[in-house]
Amino acid sequence: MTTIADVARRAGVSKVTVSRVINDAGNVHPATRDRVERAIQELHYLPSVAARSLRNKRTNALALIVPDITNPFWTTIARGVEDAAHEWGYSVLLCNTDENPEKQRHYIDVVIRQRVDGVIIAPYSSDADHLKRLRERSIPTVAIDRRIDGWDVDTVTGDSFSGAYALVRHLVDLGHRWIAVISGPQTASSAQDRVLGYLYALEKAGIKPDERLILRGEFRSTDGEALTYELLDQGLQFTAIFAGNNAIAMGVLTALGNRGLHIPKDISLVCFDDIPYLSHILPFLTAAVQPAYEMGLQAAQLLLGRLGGTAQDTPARIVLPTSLVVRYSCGSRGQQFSLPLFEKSSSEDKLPVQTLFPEEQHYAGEPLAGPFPLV
Amino acid sequence: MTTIADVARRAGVSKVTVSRVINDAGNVHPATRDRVERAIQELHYLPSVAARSLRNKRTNALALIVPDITNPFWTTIARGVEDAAHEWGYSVLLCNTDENPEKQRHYIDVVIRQRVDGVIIAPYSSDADHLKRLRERSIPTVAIDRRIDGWDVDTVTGDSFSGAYALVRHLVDLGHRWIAVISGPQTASSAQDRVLGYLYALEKAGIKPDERLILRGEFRSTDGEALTYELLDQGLQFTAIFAGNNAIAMGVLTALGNRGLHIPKDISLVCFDDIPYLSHILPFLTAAVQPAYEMGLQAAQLLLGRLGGTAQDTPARIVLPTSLVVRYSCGSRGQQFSLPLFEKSSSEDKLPVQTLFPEEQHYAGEPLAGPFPLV
DNA sequence: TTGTAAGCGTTATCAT
DNA sequence: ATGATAACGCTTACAA
Repeated sequence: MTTIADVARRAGVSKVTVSRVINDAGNVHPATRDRVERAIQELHYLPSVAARSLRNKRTNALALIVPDITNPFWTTIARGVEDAAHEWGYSVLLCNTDENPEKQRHYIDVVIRQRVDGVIIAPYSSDADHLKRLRERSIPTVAIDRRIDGWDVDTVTGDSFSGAYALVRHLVDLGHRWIAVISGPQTASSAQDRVLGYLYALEKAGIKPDERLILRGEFRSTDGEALTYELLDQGLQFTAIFAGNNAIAMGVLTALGNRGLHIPKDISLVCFDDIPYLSHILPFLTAAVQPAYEMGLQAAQLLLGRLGGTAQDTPARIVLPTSLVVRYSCGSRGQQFSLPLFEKSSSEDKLPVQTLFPEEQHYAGEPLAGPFPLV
Repeated sequence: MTTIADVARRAGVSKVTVSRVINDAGNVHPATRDRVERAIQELHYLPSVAARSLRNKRTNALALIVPDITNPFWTTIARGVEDAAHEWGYSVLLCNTDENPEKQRHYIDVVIRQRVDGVIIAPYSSDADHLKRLRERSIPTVAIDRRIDGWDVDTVTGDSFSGAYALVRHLVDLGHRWIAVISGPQTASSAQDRVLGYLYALEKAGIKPDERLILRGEFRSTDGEALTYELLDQGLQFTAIFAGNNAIAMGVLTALGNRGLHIPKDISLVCFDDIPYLSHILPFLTAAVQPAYEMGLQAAQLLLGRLGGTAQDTPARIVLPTSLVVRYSCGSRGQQFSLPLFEKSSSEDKLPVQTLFPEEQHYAGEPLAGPFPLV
């Protein structure tokens, strides 16, 4: 592998001069610069980031630690992070924890070994101790999608509470009274917030929550499927399911399909996070959609700002608005409209969600009577 | 940041001894080892990969360069690569070229600067010159999904030809005679192979290909959508579309939906690569499914084998079998079955595809008459 | 404008 | 079994 010394020799200068040219540091005679640049071209020289960062104490790299690289929500976030990072000349180390706390530990160690300049992580609070290793080393960190218990770190999340509230209120407005929720783990703040939003919507509707209808698993389709079977097998009465994220919704779909239940004829389903192209192929699934790309972008910008020397003032708590995307069918075609939800902290009822139902939607005028007697 | 010197000081030994403990190099007194390990624990010491790889001339890192991290096909491959790499103690640098040759150049430079030990790339042959920089530096490389023109490098692909043949034969068997194809760019061997498989299937069926029905774009949903509009607007007659990959298929879906065309009533669609959960939500879309996870796994194992010192014998050309997943609906439920396709190089007709059609499928007994007169 | 020397954190080599 | 020394490729500080 060619090194800076090879280039120096070829150009007939010292290594420092080559370094000056590479880093555009000035104090280089134009003629010298030309010779060096030609040598670099001829040798296809590219500097070693290892050597450079060893010396510089900066790697110009960020880490993004997410639970599931297979999930479009996370890949969209990754794109946002990547774009911002690229803009600033940083590269991104993408780590996939597989919704597995042990892998989270592993990758936290990895990014420390890599000496990345900053970390964006969707944390499991179940291992907050290990998370704090980032703080020990004062590695700038941004939590994305989920807060970290006991660590007041920069945080970028979607508005899970409002989104969940809106989804459940949507169901209530349709006439549903028995609504099950399959949310994520207690250790993810987003999953908690979604259950809280669910409970709040029931409360506002004067519906007494039934504990047996509140289930929690991992944010995985397998868990969504298994928990749906549990719900069905218990002989409980319910007419709608609120899936805590898109992966869980997929599992619910699988389970319902296997039991021969049809959406929305037999049962209604709403979920958090979008599924790309869903509107074209399953036009009944109303979703609370977070601005994933924006979340990634803002998390990265926040982090890069810190790195760029912004005074270490108070931690930011960015909550981006979630939208309620209502889907219904009109004749044979799917329709949808999107309602942005704003958190209005001043009012007591802090969620002025406006749920509009156009005349055309398939269930207009005939809200489900419920409960639908399940096998 | 704590260094090996800090650990050495705390344990009362030299840096070399600490290094020996870390690398389990032997020749360390058990008592000394204990002291060192305790010091490491207490200081939460983790060695710097930059320093280590500078010295070792090995980074224990692979790069995976793929076109679209948003596409489940590629993320599944990434999972395969990651799992194999993890097994061998390697980390993976994931690079997303966005189906953009310029970004490919960029990332090839990046991975050279990073001095990764090996590269797995889904290449654009349009920039073969730049690809060869990897060869210049003898960086072990595996091409995945696509071959590289003029470079006989290790290659792992799915069987695009057979898959395309099977899909089109499937359509022909259903009675279609006017079949359009929207494939990927000329610079991707997979896209070419799929067109070849398409042509071969038509030839076997005695159908004369119509050039106007053969379209090429990027492997992107936007291109799939735009090209579908082109097809529709030209007033051509066709009853089926073969989408060159899943992203293109999504674009086709969007376009057909916007024009009020229904699948499979108005027009049939088949595509390459699967779309997760599709069977549950769009049970009409027959697909040629490549074993993506296996492809990633095998590519990584091949690469890691080379790194592990396997003699640099002749380049491998691994072609993994593609399956035809036939989807149809039975009553209100979606059904599917999967047919593995084997390339039998000995026979003249090297594709003994058996297309079975169970009685229950919705189109059995009533193959589409075609052509369907499009607006 | 250019060059020399030192050091970043680690490990291979060669002592002891 | 342990340690001193040098070197990996690069950039900063200082000198010329």
